[in-house]
Amino acid sequence: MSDKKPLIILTGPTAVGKSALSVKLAKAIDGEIISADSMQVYRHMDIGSAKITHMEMEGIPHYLIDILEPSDDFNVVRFQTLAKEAIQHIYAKGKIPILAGGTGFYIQSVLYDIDFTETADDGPLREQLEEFVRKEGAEALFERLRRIDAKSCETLHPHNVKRVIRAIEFYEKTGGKRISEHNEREHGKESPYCFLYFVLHDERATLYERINKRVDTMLANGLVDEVMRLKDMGCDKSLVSMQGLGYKEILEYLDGACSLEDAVYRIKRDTRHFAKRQLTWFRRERDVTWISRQDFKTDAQILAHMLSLLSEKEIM
RNA sequence: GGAUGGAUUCCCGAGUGGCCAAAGGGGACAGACUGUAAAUCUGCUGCAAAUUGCUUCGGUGGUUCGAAUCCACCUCCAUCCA
Repeated sequence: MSDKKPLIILTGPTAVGKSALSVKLAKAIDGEIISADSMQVYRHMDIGSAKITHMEMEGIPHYLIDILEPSDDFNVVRFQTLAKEAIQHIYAKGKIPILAGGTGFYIQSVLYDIDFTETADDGPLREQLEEFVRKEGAEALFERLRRIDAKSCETLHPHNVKRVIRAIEFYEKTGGKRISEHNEREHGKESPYCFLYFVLHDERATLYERINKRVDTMLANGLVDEVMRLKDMGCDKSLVSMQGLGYKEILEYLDGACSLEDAVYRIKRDTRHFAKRQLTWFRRERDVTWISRQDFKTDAQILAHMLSLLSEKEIM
């Protein structure tokens, strides 16, 4: 028996059916759920984020859902802090935390307790760098990075401006430390938890079909109205929350930039792309337990399988 | 029945005698990712025994050293005239 505390992760690409399964799992093992989702944290964003409803929670406590206003910023660090608090809270109740959601990066930040504290808040520096890119171009920015952190330049692509900015920012904010070195150090970290990392997946064609259908359902359920309300609240594309799939596209439609048909087409396509990226992420994660939907007839069978793996690992 | 325009690789679409396996875009597929991650970025896309060979640009035949590009006929589509 490990002296590490237990942590269960249940993830997978969007629309595989994580939420329903996570509730079943929580009920089976007396666990509580922490959402690892970058969009469900926001209030007033229910339809487009496919947020679990109060009914669907079936009495299982859920953390990190509906805790922010759409105008609030959210990022990994904030997620990590809140998730860790939630985990402690759940332990204190003598229950098992289940991290459920599709944001791989967020999961990683908690699972391996990645250190983000070295850098302070964003400040005028980021704007300065963004301005520099606008004037001098991405390549010039990349050259600036090369002068202070050549190693980062080996892995970063010059066009990936956000990352290049972050790398420079890191150097400046930490008084000369290189993000490439930081990354290397954090990379091999061992998890402080006794965990099982489930990745639920399905055949690509099936998954894509589910995605397409789910988008249609969102529309039928009033996605356009939801976005209209957000727009009335003053939300615009500059917000982190409005970068969510389904929101940015409908916003464009409401602004008259495209037809509804076109917006819907793009939501579906981009959601499929997103699912693919999630899969790529999970494939790269170590110590992952893949659960293939095709191998089981029902969620109950999947649950039974998960439970047996959990007891094998003495998590419960 | 007549006139004109068109048919290009999964899709859209450029190419009008060699530098064309064929621009560009989309999709598909693959990958990166350590403070915006539902974001951001990259690669790849005819086949193969793969620094070369083979098949491909509606069909068939022809001109030419050489054709997706020129000619003839045919098929289909679009518009117009009857």
